[in-house]
Amino acid sequence: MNIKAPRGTQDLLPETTGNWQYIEQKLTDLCRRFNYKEIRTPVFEHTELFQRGVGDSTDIVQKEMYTFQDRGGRSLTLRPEGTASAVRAFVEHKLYGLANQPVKLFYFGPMFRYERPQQGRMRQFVQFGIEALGSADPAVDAEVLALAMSAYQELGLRSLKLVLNSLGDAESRNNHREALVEHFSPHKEELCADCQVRLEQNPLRILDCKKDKDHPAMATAPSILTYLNEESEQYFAQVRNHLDNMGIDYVIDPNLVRGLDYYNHTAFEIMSNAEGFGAITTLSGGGRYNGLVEELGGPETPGIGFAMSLERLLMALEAEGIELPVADGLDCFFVSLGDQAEKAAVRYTYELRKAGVQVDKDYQQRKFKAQFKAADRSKAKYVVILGEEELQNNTATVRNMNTGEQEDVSLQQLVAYMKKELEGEN
RNA sequence: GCGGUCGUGGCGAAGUGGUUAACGCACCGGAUUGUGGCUCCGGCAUUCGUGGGUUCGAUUCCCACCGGUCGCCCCA
Repeated sequence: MNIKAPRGTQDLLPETTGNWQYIEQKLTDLCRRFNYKEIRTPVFEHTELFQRGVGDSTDIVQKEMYTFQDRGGRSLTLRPEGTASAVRAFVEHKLYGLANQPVKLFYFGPMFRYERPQQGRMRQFVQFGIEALGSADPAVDAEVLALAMSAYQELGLRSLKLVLNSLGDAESRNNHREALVEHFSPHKEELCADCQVRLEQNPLRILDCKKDKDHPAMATAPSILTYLNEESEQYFAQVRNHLDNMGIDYVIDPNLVRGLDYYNHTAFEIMSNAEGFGAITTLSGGGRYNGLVEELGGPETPGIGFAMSLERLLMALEAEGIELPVADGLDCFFVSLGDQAEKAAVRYTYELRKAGVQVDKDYQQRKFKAQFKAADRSKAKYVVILGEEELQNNTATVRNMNTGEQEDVSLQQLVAYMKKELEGEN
């Protein structure tokens, strides 16, 4: 009956948390340069937020939500994505009233979707995302895309593909939708069960159906790009212009649809081309959602954002053989012999730690030799030896584990000595 | 939700219807009584995923369940 982590969740053990911290720190710095500020929202929200924000016809709402009732009978849901919460907070706290627009936000945090786990898909996973609310400037679209690509590139990834599409504004979408219904209705019986439902609810999503992708009607299906009205087309052209101008490569895929209902105009995904990446290749996705703030009770406010999975980012790094520069060795390890020396070791371990040195010692009552093995295992740069002789002379023997050189140092000067030595190392 | 595959010590991995469950790595101890990376010796599984069944007897056969993993759908 030993208890394990729930299905689709994972423990991140000390050997990997260093990588996570490194990535979070790099992404935070990226946001600082792009002037996005962190927002932290609850991990659960009223269920209604996602039903309205993400969309009732989406897979997320229809079959993937972790919904429960609390003791007060409220229906709550563990957040399946971050945008709805960010927009809810934007409206609730009236951030649309701030002088500085657009409001540019970023977030990190666990998201929850009830799915069958597989490579790159967990029930609890961590997303990093950004939202820019309050501007309909195509340059903001380009900025979001630039930040997204930079996030991967600055960590060293090379096998990236930015896939871009425009879903157009409401008018374009409606016209396209009608064309799609007209196009697919004669073939309704030939389509898969899911697509027959999609034909009613969200015909756009038929376009990215994998089952029906070889159906002859697919090839001749009306493309959204030919249904963009003047304004939408211009908007899309300007976004592309900015990207070209910034030197950001992309490919246009008119069938890129995205699973969430709130998108319009710019929609995109970033995929990995790396070998051995597995079946799932999407690293992140996002797009513009100009109606969402209004939908959630705020004033008419344009918005755009994207989110990436940190798990998939880690997978991509591994697939490309990129090692993050995370230090895991100690500065210093104490080896002592005898009770008195042990006592001194406890004290000077603390003195060094207070002085900012990364230090550890043996707590297993190991023999002298075994303490050295432990020091070696912990990748200590220096070993401080405290034994009978040293104690009598009020000194310690400091051994450089790389060179093997040793030096007698008075205990009074130990902290200063170690700091100086380590300065030379770093 | 559907399908493939797997489930033996901290890790990797053999194995058999019958009271000793190989081996390797790691770890601990010793040879070396104050110095790591080498060598040698020794130690290290009282639920062989869980529950039930077949059997005189099951880790080994059967069933169910749980879980890992990969894939489908869809996504991050």
